[in-house]
Amino acid sequence: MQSQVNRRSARPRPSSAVTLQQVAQDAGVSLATASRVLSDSDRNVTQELQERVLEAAARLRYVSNAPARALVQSTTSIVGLVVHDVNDAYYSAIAAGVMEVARDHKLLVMLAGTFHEPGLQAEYVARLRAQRARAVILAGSGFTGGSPALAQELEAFAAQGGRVTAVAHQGLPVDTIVPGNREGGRAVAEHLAGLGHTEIGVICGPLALVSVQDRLHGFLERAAELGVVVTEHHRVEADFTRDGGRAAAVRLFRRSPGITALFALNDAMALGALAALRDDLGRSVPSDVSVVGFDDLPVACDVTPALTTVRLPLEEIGRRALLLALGDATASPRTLDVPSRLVVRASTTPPPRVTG
Amino acid sequence: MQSQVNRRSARPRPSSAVTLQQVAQDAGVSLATASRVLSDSDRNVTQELQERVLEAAARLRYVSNAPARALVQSTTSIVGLVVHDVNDAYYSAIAAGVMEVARDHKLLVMLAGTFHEPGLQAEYVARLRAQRARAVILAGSGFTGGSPALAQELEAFAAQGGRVTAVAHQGLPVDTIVPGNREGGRAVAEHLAGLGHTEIGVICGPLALVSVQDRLHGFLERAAELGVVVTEHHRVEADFTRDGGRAAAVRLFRRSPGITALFALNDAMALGALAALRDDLGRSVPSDVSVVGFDDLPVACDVTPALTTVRLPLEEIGRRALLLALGDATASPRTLDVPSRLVVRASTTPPPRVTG
DNA sequence: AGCCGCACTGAAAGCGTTTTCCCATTGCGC
DNA sequence: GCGCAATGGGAAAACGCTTTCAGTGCGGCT
Repeated sequence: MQSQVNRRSARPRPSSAVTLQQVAQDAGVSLATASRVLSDSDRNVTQELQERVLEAAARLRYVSNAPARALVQSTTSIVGLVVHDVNDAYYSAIAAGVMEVARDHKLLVMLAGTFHEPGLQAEYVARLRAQRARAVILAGSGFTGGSPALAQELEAFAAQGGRVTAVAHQGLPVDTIVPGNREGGRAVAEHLAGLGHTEIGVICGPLALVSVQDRLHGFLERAAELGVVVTEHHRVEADFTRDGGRAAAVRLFRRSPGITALFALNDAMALGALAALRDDLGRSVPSDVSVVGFDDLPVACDVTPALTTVRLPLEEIGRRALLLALGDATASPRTLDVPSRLVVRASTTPPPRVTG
Repeated sequence: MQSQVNRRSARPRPSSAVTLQQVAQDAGVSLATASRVLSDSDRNVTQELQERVLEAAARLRYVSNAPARALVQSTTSIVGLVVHDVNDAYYSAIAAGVMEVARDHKLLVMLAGTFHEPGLQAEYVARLRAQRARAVILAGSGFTGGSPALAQELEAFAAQGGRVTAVAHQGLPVDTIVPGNREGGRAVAEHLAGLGHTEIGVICGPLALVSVQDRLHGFLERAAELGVVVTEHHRVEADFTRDGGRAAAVRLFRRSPGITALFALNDAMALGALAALRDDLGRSVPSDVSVVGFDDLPVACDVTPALTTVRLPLEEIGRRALLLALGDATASPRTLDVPSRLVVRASTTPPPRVTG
């Protein structure tokens, strides 16, 4: 009787999970009745049986098998959240908003991090489709030109009834949240030009990102309108991170030492730029150089000087994203604009007078 | 023939998801064969049929129904991650580590946020048990005395084959990661006493948290050994957040203006204290007051002055937590110590000389 | 008193997989 | 050339649940 032994070591264990059958038996009712009591069915069960079932379930610590349930109902209470970098305050904030709505709707959130690998986005959507997730939120900015693989996956996902909300994506046939990136960029241009800056450096994230493009073009557009020209020479591209910002700032100032204001396309880069100006370049902010960021991460008001930046209501974006996905499917695809707002703090002043 | 109409509006849609059956049909093979090709079975299928199946699957954009798969295999590729606050850099960092290992093992991560409600921890474990998650990581510190409800849930979860790793919990019969909270506290005491501080204020998070207790007691213990007594009067409890830290600092200095050093039990609170000292209390750091934090969040080196703090390798903790849960079940429960390390930066100096 | 209809329970079907069991075919050694 | 093991394919069972369908007991009506 040694036939228990099996060639596959990863054999599923006895899996002594309590089943509904056992609860029913314990309560002395049929499987159907137990199910009716424990799943919120619309059928009635007499008070007495109901109590017996509830009691048995509690005693056995029964929780229903979600996969089995999902199988028969062909839907789950799972929503997917796809971000580029889990350890980035931008996504944490969005995630917090998503989690809040998820909690209120008793949904579970599956978090997927692409680690900045573009291809993984489509792969995760496929996996979430396999999970029969109810909705997917693409929080990470899309790539300009879009990704055919991603679009196809989303189509397949939608075809099986899944809902999708994308944040800062382009050309996807899904509900989309459009953060005020362009207007934010414009506001920064206006602010810096208004202060009298004429030689402005811009530290960009990957130009392939939709949000980078929007922020940059909003800025350039408005700057040009106000007579401030920012040549390619004053722009530099780097990773959308603190380190990227730091390196970029060094490069930029080495190339164009006359810059009096710096616009980093997100706060993380601005932080890096601040560090570079302080530690590597020996310039003081704002008296030598003004610095502006984007996002208004919580940290923006903890640095010295406090960072002038563009506030994006990230938690709100997260909330709206999930609510959009949970809302009326027939109205889809919709577009929701979320405005941004310039927050002026201590890191920007008029440019230093040229002495001499 | 109008019987399609149903009283339940939330009727599952036609759900035109592609099934394995359809793939098999399309490929002209049996269900079993299709399954053998697409799930990595140990049975062989001839080259030709294999190709036919693969082709059909690709054409139909088939992805297997994860719930159905989970049902028959009675296991999933889901791991749960339970944190207190998604939008807290401490948890983001741990989450990043977890996600990394999850990606390498092709696991999906379910993120659950308790929003600081102690009861939700047990509830989420129950829901993850219902999902038949393979493992659960309790990243949020436990409560002293433990929670019977949580312990019971974990027991039930373990009974059905689930693995659990807890970070900074006490008395749970599961794999546990013990961050160097106590030694970190000791190191801070040594550092501040070594600098000559004798009147030290401590800003605590909720004393019910295990990590708060550990940090505090390590500190008090070592301080006492070195002849520095920190009375209750110099300690204050508040929310484990920036705002909590700010309010606490104000309260503390109003009460005891002679304090020359401040130990905040995490970086978030230290940031708040820094803000309070600067904006509310008009004291400068470090010349009037030294400040120490705990965790070494990335922001610690971006504030001015850069924050002296205790580094906890949070990503590493996340990685180890998941690896522990994925490792040998028979060795469980194990305990893994993760050391901390004092990082001295600009926010601490010897106390000001008493003039006059 | 007999019948209808109501309210509830229980048996069974079915969800989409994996896996077992059985069968047909092949290749091999004798 | 024949039996036997090995190989690969298909039918069917099983996973745990929800839901339909049939059945049973009961009260109210004529």
